[in-house]
Amino acid sequence: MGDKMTQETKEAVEKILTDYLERNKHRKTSERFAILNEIYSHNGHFDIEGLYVMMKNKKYRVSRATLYNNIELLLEAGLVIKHQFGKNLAQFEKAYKFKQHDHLICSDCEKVFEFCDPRIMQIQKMAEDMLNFDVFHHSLNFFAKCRILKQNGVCEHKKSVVK
Amino acid sequence: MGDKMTQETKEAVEKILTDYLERNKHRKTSERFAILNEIYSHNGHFDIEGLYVMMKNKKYRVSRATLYNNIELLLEAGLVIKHQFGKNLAQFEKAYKFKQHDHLICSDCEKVFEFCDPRIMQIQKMAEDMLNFDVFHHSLNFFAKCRILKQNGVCEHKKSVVK
DNA sequence: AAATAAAAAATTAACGTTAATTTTCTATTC
DNA sequence: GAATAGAAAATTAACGTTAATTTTTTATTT
Repeated sequence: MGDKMTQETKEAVEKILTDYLERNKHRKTSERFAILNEIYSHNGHFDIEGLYVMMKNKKYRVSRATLYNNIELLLEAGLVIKHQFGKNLAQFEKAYKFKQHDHLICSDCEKVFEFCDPRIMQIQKMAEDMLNFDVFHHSLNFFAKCRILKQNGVCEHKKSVVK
Repeated sequence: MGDKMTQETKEAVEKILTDYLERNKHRKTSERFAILNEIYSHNGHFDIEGLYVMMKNKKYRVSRATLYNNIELLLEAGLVIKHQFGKNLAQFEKAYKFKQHDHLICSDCEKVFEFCDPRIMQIQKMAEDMLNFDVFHHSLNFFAKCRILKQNGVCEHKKSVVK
C-alpha cells in the first residue's frame, strides 16, 4: 500500500497546494500538508476512515472532521478526485498527473475497473455548447454483470484494477 | 407537481412490478403498489424525505424504512433510477418509458440539466467488450460552471430542466 | 516578543441512510 | 375460516458525513 512518491511529485503537489492557499487567502497549516503527503504516498482508491487509520498509525494527530474539511479543499484545488460508486461511502484518489479515466463496477463483487475513451470529451464539448456551461469535472460509471459469472456461476476477475 | 399518469402507464408499471414480485417470490403488499403509484404520479427528481412527506399528506401510513427498502426493490425491478449528484442525498426518478438521458449540474446553484448523446452507448459497448461485462446501468454527470455567470456575475438559467 | 483577531482544528450534535430487531401482516395449510 | 410460518413493515440503533460550536493555532499588530 504505502508507496513512496518521487521527490518531484511531492514538490509539485505541495507547490499547487501552496499556490491555492495563497490565492484564496487560506492558512498553510501543518495538517494540510500532512494530509496531502499521506494521500500522495498511497496508490488506488481510499475512503476517509482508511485515511484516518493510516494517519493514526503514523505519528499524526488529526481528527476526522479535519480530514473531511481538507479533502474538500484538496478537491477544490484539483489535487484529489471524489467518487460515489453507488454505495453510500465516498471514495477518493489523487488527481495530479493521473490521466483521465472512468469506471466500471461489478455489481456482484463491487470490484472497480478503469478504462479510457476519448469520446467522452466529445460528449462533454457537446453538452457545454448546448447548455452554455464550462465543465470542470465529470463522472462516468458503468454498473455491470460479469459475463464469466453468468456462464460459470463464479465471480473471479483476477485482473481487477482497483480496490 | 402531482401529475396524473395515464391509465396505460399505471397498468403497465403495475404489471412490471407484479411480474417482478412473482418471479422473485416476493409478496404483493399494498405499500409496494402505493409507493409505485405515488412515484409515477410525480414528475422530475425526488428524494426519500420528499416522497415520505407527499405520502403522509395523503391517506397513506408508511414509514421511511419501508420507502428505503422498497425503492431498492423498484430499482432492481428497473422501475426507478437513482442519482447521486455530488451531494450526499440520493435523488430518484421514474424509469418506465423515459428515454435515456444524462445530467449536467451547475456548481453554483445546483440546478440539474438533462441532455442526450448516443455516443455514450458506443463507449459502453467498448467497455463491455474490453472488460467482458454486461452493463445494465450507467451514470454520467458533468459538473460545470455557467458561462453567463462568469461574464455577468449572476447565475440565472431560467431554462432549468429539473429541480 | 506579547496581545489580538481571525481562521482552522477538534469536539459535539444533526442529518440521510443502512442495518438489526421487533411487530404486524400475508398467504398457505389444515 | 383458524392456525401457523415466513415475509415485510415499523421501530430502533448504527454508520458515514455534514453542520454547529468550542478550543486551539496562526499570523499580524503593537
